[in-house]
Amino acid sequence: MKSNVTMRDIADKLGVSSVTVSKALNDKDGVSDELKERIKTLAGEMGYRFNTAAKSMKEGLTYNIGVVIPERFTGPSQSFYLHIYQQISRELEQYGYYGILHILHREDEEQLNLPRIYYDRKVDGFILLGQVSKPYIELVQSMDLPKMFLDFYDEHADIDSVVTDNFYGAYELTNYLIAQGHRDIAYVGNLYSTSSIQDRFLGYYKSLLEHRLPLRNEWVLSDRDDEGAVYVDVELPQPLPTAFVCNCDQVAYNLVQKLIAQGYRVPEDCSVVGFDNDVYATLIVPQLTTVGVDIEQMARTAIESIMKKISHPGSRFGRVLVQGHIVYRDSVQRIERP
Amino acid sequence: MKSNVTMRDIADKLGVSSVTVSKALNDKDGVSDELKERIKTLAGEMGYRFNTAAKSMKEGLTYNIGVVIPERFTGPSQSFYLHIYQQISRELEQYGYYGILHILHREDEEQLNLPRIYYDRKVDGFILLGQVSKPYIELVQSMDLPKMFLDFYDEHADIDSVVTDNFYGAYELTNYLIAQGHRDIAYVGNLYSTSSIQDRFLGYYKSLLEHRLPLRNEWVLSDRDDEGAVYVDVELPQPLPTAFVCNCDQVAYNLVQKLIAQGYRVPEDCSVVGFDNDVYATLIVPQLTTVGVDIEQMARTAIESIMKKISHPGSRFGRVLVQGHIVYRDSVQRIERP
DNA sequence: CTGAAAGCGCTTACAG
DNA sequence: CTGAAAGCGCTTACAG
Repeated sequence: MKSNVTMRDIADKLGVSSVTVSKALNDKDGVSDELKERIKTLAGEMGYRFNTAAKSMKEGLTYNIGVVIPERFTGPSQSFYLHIYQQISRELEQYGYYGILHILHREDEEQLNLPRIYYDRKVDGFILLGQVSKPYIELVQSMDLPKMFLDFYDEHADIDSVVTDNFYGAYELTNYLIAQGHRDIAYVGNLYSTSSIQDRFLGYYKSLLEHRLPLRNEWVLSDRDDEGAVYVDVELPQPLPTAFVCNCDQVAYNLVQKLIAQGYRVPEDCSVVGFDNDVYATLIVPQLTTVGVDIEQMARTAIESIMKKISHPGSRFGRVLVQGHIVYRDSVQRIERP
Repeated sequence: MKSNVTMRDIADKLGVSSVTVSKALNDKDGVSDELKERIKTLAGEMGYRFNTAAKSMKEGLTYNIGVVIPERFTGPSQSFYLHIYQQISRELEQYGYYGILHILHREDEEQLNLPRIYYDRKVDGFILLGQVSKPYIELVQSMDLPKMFLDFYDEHADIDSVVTDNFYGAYELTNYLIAQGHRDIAYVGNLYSTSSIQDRFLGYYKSLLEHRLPLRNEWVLSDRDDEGAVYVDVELPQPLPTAFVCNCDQVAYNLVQKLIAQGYRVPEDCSVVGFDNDVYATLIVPQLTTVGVDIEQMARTAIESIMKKISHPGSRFGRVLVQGHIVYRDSVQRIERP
């Protein structure tokens, strides 16, 4: 296949102008159907490939969306955001867009360097996937490009976001535990690291409130540092509660292993639930009861929104919640009330 | 920040020409140091951002590399290739390039549709990450763009590739098992699905040959269909061998679960080794002895090669092998020879 | 050291 | 229905 065929080449062969070729290839009015067909056929035969760069320059659009993921969410054992990115790529296809992944390095986040894709005008908009520091959020706001937060939000930043309904998911999950007879329920997660962990905690707390169960400080267990990165070893409280609501499957996974290592049986001695329904939920015995995050819907909503922002600057969507659903597995045991 | 600042705007403010601005911003000769500084400073103040699209059109380069991954390697539980893609993105940074992910849908592979990024001239080269069908390989060859195969190869296709040294890795791993006293060693993998599985098998076989151990057909166990997609249940041979060489960690993981479910202890009754050192290797008790694939080195080599192909069309690299390394964990037991 | 001219490949008015 | 002209923002010779 020849690669350097232009509209002009096609036009010359047919003795028409390149304007006509452009119209024909873009299915615009102003060309007879017959000529249109001839042009399209010849374009195919000559191996014509559209030059997006030329269109880009003319229109000022790149047809790319930048997907920025902070480095700390991309370790070898973390694939959740990569899967979301993959789903974003798929969604973008329908719009003729492409997703460019940018891993935000720790240093760049600390030193407040915007992604290179911004300075290179490589993208028409940004999706920030995963919580970043407050100063970085402010920096991001200074970019005059459509942008969305995905899977986190910030109360103070006036940026549209798409998040799982963390609050409601954790609320329902805790309700379920209570319905199974549990009264002594701990929460595992650092309340000061991400909005997700905080909101899941509040959902848990709401459920306790509604059932008039006390919130016990010694049953709120931190699992990581404030940056949300390093997982710390969770200290088991004594006496043990009968159930743990973990802020994510990975932490639930670690907790179950720890419980088992200390001689407890799950769920017989102690029930554990997670959140996310990711790979960790099924790679352990017992498999975890958890909240399934609707990755497809999140990607779809984020892309729909950012596309509207590109075509209609100034569109606002606020904070959009995407419902998850409880996945019932084997890590919860019904207990009889004394 | 204003987004529509051009070189011309900067030039006008300074009373110079846009050529001079271009030279200054690109650090080319032909501008006095003093003027260069003034231009750079003003560019910063005015929030100038480079317009890659214009450069692209002028040079005919997109500064993008397409990374094509067949859909069947991207399921929710498969993150290996996504991590490689991520590493590719990082490597590309140094070259001022970006990686565009394209998931190759099943239908497009079957109906022999080239990725949209090709027709849109979105990329200067392709990395095909993960084995595709023979007809698709031929189709890919018809594209007149630099391309590399990553993590697989095809004997008949004359395309450069970067692969883990599967042969040598499996050979060493099998040697290790034999050194631990094992003589009855099975291999798990469909020999007709991918080049990796085949080569790993041959490494296993070479080790057997060298130690004058017979290759027993009933100990070569298929784990998937010929397309490499669907994992089938592995049938355990009776009597059980003392060790299994699995073609990847995921299959080893499944096998260990099956063995345990049937009442065997691993590694006491039976040793199991995997390949890849991915998330499956450590998410099970016992953790798996396996071959660690050097993702960084693979990405680095692939990117170096494709960059050379772009700057020097016609460069050839052949099949480049990247060495892995055995990771010793707890799934192998030394057995005493009778 | 500095700049006028031409061109990369397309699309958008506008004129016929 | 068809096309000549202008322009998107840059870079590459080339001339001064």
